[in-house]
Amino acid sequence: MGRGRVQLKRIENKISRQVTFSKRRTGLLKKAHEISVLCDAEVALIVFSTKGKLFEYSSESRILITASQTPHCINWIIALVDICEALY
Amino acid sequence: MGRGRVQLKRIENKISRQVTFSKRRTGLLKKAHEISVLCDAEVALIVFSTKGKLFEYSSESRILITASQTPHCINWIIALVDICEALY
DNA sequence: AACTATTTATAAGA
DNA sequence: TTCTTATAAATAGTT
Repeated sequence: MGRGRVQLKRIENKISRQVTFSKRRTGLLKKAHEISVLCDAEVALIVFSTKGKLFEYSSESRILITASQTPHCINWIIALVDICEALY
Repeated sequence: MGRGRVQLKRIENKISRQVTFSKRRTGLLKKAHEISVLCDAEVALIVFSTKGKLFEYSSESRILITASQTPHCINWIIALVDICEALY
C-alpha cells in the first residue's frame, strides 16, 4: 500500500521501521477489532516491538492493556496470565 | 472495503458472516506476519470462529495450534499452553 | 503529525 | 467455494 510496493523483509532503517511499526500496529489492532465484531469471533492479538513494548487487542473486554519496557519473556507471561484471568 | 461501506456491527446473515470471517481472517493473518517481518516484532494472534474453530499466527515459529471443534475455553488453554511451551 | 499517490484488502457479484 | 471487479481502506513516501 502507499507509494511503493512492500518487500517482505526487515526494514533496516531504524526510523522507517519505527514509523511503519506504529502505522501497521494501529491498522492491525483495528482489523482485529473489526473481525471480532463483524463475525462474532474471539480474538487475541499480542504485539511486541523490538524494544519489548507491548500492545494488544482482545475481544474479551476484561483483558488488560499495559505497556512496559521489561524483557519480552516477562511481558509474554504477563499477557498470557492476564488472558487466562480474563477468561476464567 | 470493497463495493460497500462496512458498518461495525455483527453481520446477522450467517452465510455472509462466514464468508466475511474467512476473507478477513486471511487478511489479518497476512498482516500479522508482515508486521513481524518488516518491523522485527513478536506477534501472536489467536482467532476463534463462533463454532470454536481455531486459527492462529505467531512469529515464534515453533508455535503451532491445530484446529478443533472443542469448546472455546479448551482451545484457549491449548493455545496459551502451546505459546508458553514455545517460548520457554 | 498531515497529506496524497498508490497499493492492498475486500464487499458484492458471477 | 473460488474467481472477478469495483470500491473502500490502509499505508509508503513526502511535506
